[in-house]
Amino acid sequence: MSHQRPRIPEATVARLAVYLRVLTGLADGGRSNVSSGELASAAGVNPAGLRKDLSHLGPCGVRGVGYEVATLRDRIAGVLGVERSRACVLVGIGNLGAALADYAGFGSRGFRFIGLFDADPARVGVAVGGQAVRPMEQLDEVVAATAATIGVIATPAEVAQSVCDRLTAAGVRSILNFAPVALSAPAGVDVRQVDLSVELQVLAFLGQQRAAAPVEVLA
Amino acid sequence: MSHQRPRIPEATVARLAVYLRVLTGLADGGRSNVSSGELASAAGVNPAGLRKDLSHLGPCGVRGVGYEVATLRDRIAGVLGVERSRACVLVGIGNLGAALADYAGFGSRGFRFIGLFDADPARVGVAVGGQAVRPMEQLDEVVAATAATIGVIATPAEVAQSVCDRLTAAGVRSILNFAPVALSAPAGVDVRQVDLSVELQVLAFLGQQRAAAPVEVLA
DNA sequence: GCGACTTTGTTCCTGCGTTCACAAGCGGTT
DNA sequence: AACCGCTTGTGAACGCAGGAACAAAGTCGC
Ligand SMILES: NC(=O)c1ccc[n+]([C@@H]2O[C@H](COP(=O)([O-])OP(=O)(O)OC[C@H]3O[C@@H](n4cnc5c(N)ncnc54)[C@H](O)[C@@H]3O)[C@@H](O)[C@H]2O)c1
Ligand SMILES: NC(=O)c1ccc[n+]([C@@H]2O[C@H](COP(=O)([O-])OP(=O)(O)OC[C@H]3O[C@@H](n4cnc5c(N)ncnc54)[C@H](O)[C@@H]3O)[C@@H](O)[C@H]2O)c1
Repeated sequence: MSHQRPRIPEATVARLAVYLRVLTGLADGGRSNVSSGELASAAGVNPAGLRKDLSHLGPCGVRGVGYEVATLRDRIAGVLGVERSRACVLVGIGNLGAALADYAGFGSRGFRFIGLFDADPARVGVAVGGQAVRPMEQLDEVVAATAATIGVIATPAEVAQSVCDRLTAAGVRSILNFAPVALSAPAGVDVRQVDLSVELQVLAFLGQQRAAAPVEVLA
Repeated sequence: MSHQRPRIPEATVARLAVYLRVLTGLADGGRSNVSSGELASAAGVNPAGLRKDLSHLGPCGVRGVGYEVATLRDRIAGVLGVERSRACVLVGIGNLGAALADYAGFGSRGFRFIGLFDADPARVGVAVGGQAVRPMEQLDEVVAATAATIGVIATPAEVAQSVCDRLTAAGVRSILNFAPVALSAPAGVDVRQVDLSVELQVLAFLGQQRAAAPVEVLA
């Protein structure tokens, strides 16, 4: 029944997640319709780009009217696979890891942390975000028992690669890495990197560039 | 004297920050030379792309030999403006904000948090990462006194836009936003969004897509 | 019932980023 | 001193994302 394998671009997928969040908020607010312009404004993107993104899902709006909020929300949720909750494991319950474990926003988007792991015996057993931190020895069995496919790494950079190896060996297929190192994982495993220092440095560079070129347009 | 306005692409700037981190590590390890292949491998990018990125800085390698670690590091640091430390303010010292304030990795890359702000009286005065949390009323004077140009928002989404308005009014020109909302800022102010839920959802989608298409290549 | 307006979906195009591939240049070697 | 291998730097082709403009289509008003 593979009548279509649309191959949605990754940049579009990221924006779909944003649209989904906006639509959920609109639905909670009682709205039933939105136009592409309004939705694009709320999502911070161009209206034409938004319509192009939505065109990957097939026609889901009504010309002259706009989009039905609940319908579009469910359609995007279906494509993104949000209807089913995803089991995740989090390794490294330090400052950042504890904040992530305690964050309610993931659960409301279908992500459950079903295991928090740390190598420090002083942290094991401590309750964070409603569950106890587990020792690393339990990683394999928890991943196997819960079929967790997403792993989050919030350990120091020096050990991130070894943690990545353990996660992939345990069966994790997707990894979100906060440690400032490039991880190498076997084929078939997706790794996404979040590097906050890089974000700050890009901002600093743009600001410095802006300051160095005060001459803008002179009509 | 505008003989060149190199206009380095933003994607390249982000990678330059990664190269800088790798080079710093190599220099600390005593290495004096690297080839583009080795550096690209450590940074997780394509060697040809790395050389193209570096070409924006002018010739800085030796053919047949490679790049001198210290020289290249200083060159990139100069372009990125890392030699001068950047003053930043952080608003919203909750779970995530406290982790950011306590993170040593920013300081070593030239970013100093010179003000931590929160609206909750219970949090004001508490020491986080070596300094006391300030009330929001002090925002304008601290920004003015320290000429901070970068603001980080780690507040709930509902108030992020108002915090953004206050920051820009105080003189902040660059904003890093962790709240899951699209911010609108006046022209001349750069806003970068970090949305961790979106990262997880992209990972989940890729994983689901991979699972739905197990047929890969059959040579 | 018909026309006009509104908004979607699509198409074209421009620009950017990425990749491959090759020539130029330097060091080491004989 | 000349040759050879190695690595950089750059030029060209490719694919992709983003933006503007246009046609299709449905609704509202008369
Ligand atoms: N805190 C931030 O705001 C921030 C910002 C950007 C990047 N990061 C990165 O995120 C990562 C975590 O930062 P943090 O501030 O939470 O550090 P942290 O030191 O507070 O926490 C690290 C945790 O990892 C645990 N750990 C160490 N080795 C381990 C191992 N082999 N297996 C499992 N757990 C192990 C430690 O016990 C500790 O609890 C670091 O790589 C850091 O560079 C953090
Ligand atoms: N914690 C995470 O791991 C995580 C992950 C993804 C996104 N986020 C986002 O980051 C933001 C912060 O998350 P958190 O977990 O730290 O929340 P939190 O509730 O722990 O902290 C929010 C802080 O902001 C302060 N605050 C509230 N209103 C304010 C205002 N008007 N001015 C100044 N400060 C104000 C609160 O007093 C509190 O200290 C949220 O928008 C959240 O969606 C957090």
